Amino acid sequence: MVDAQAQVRPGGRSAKVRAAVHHAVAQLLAEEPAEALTIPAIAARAGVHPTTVYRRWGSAAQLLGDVATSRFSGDVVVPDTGTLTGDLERWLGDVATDLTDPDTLALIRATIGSGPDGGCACLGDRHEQLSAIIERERSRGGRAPEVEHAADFLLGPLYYRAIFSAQPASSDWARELVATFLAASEALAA
Amino acid sequence: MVDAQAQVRPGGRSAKVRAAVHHAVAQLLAEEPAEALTIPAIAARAGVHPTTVYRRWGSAAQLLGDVATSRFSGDVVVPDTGTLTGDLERWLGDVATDLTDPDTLALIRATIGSGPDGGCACLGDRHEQLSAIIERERSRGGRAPEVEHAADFLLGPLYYRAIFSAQPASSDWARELVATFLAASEALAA
DNA sequence: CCACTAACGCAACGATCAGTGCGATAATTT
DNA sequence: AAATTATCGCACTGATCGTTGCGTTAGTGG
Repeated sequence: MVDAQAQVRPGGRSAKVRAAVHHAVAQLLAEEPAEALTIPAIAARAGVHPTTVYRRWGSAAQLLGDVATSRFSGDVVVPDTGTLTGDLERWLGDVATDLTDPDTLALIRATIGSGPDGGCACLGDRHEQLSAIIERERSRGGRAPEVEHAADFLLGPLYYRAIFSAQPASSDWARELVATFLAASEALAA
Repeated sequence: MVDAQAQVRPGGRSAKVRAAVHHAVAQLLAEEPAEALTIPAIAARAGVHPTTVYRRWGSAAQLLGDVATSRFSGDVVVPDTGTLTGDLERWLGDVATDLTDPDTLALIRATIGSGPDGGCACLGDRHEQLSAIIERERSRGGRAPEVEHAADFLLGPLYYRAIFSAQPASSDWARELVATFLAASEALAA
């Protein structure tokens, strides 16, 4: 959304300001509670004038959405281990590891609280990544579950535990999740 | 937490104020974006002086947690249809129906964004309810899945879709979820 | 029925925030 | 290289927020 403006003139300065502001948001969320995430505080941390932030992003909610989408897009590489199980275990394990970081969780929480579209922004391109993994398995000739089902039973429990439950969602647990899901998927298909 | 004070003197007025403030929070969240949920605004809507809210709850985050816990506790009756499938379908369907309401979603989002404990507050006594359903099935002599697994694969996808994905989590879909989960659970146990 | 005290309303204060012209700077174009 | 224009910094304003001290109201117990 803001990229439309940034692409008009992406010369060094705008990009620097954008990076500094993004970094300041992540940094502040890691330290202070979410309600302390005010525009003047962000601007001060980023070494930028508050007016700049007001003009470029308008509100803290839009800024948070911008930070989340760029933070959660392209952050995890889609693996290619040769098997569906290996790909899913590797990928979901990486996603789970990312969700282990308290700072990452703070960003997700704040983004969700910023508006109705905050949750989607936190997913980034997770669904595209999952779809790519499943598509690759099909191109191998293997039988793979539906993307929607995989998202529901893999990403669902993972994000549920990370956000709602107090239980930590470790990388090992994510691998168990994949095993359980694939076994159930096989059993039901037969 | 605040109940400890309220129980000291729960005579009419305190309870009235508490109810009015809770109602005002839900009402404001349904209309304005979350960042407009300021103490003076809540107090004005509740017909109460801002000082009162500051003194009783301290911050908007604690107030939101209080509202969420009392909103999501005891709001769904644990059914007793005679079968595990029936109980789960009925119960998860009710939970899903509740999550269909945009105002409810707004409350959940804001509560999550208010702090690390916000997510747990939004669950209320869901896990206790689920545990009660499963315990009852076991007391009938039936074989029921683990509570943790049920929470992961039932509540997980449901809340994931409601908060992160843009897809609506309807009551019908919740019933399908129960069927899929129980079938997979049976297949893996055999 | 009366004393007691918790809870609330009121008024004021300092601090901070969101927003607005205007000039300066730097990237882009001709 | 010069003109152009998007972007940023600065100074200023109005509004709102969070907080505190004090008086008043209304439940609670003797």
